[in-house]
Amino acid sequence: MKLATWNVNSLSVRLPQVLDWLAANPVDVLVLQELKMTDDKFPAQAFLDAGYQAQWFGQKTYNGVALLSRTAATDVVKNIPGFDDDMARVITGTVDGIRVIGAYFPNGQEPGSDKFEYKMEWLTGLRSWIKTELAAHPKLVLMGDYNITFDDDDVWDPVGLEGSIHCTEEERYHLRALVALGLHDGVRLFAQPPKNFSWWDYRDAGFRRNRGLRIDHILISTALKPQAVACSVDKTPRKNERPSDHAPVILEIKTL
DNA sequence: ATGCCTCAGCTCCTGAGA
Repeated sequence: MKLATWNVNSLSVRLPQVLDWLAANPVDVLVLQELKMTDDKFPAQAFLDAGYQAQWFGQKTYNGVALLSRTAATDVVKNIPGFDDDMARVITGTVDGIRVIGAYFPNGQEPGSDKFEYKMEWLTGLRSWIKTELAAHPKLVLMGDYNITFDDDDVWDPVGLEGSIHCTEEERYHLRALVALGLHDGVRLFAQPPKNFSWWDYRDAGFRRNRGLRIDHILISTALKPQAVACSVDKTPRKNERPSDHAPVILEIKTL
C-alpha cells in the first residue's frame, strides 16, 4: 500500500499533472494541499474516472485540501475539532484501517507577525487533537505541507536562513512536540540522498540549483512504523513545464 | 547569469506563498 502527499499550488492549474502522476504512480492514497478552489469547482469526476474516490474541503483563493483514495474513506473530518479556524487546512479519513490526516500547515510569513502567532496557535490546536486521534486510531499517518524544517539538514543554506520562517526554533519545537506524541519522520527512517528537499522557490532558479527546503513530511505512528518499507520524495513532477513548487512525498507500507 | 516566480482575483497590479 502506498500513500502520498503533494502540495499542488492550485488544483485548477495542476489537475493534468496530478492525473499524469497518478497514472505513473498508482498510489492507494493521495492527499493534496493548496487546492485554491471552492468546493463546487473540485474535479471529483476526473478523479473517479482515474479510479479515485475523493473527499475535499475547499476555499476561495487560498488553502484547500483533499483526500483521494482507491477505496472510500470513512469517518471523514474537516479541519481540527476543537480549534476554530476559518481556513480549510485539514482533511482526515480512515482508509483500509489506517487513519489518514492530510494537512496544510500555516505558512507563518515572518516570525513575530500575526500570521506567525496564528501558526503557533494552530500547531498547539493540532497537537492537542492529534493526541486524541492517536489514542483512538493507533495506526495513523499525518502528512502534508508542514511549512517547518526539522533541522539544518532540511535547509539548503542553514546559515543564511537561520531563524527565518520555516526554520525558527519555535516552529521546530512544535514539530518535535508532535513527534513526541508517538510519531516518526517517514523520510528519515530510510537512507536518502543528501540535500533531500521537497520545495524549491520558483525564483532564482531554485530547483535547478537545488536551493530548497524539506517542509513536506509524512509522520507515521509507532503502531504503524513496523509496516513502513520505503519513504521518499519524488522530484520528477518538479521538472514539469509548469510545476508546483512542491514535490510529492510517498510512503510505502506492507499490509498485514 | 549571484540569475525575482506563480497563483487568484475587487485582474494589467496586489497580496500571498515559502
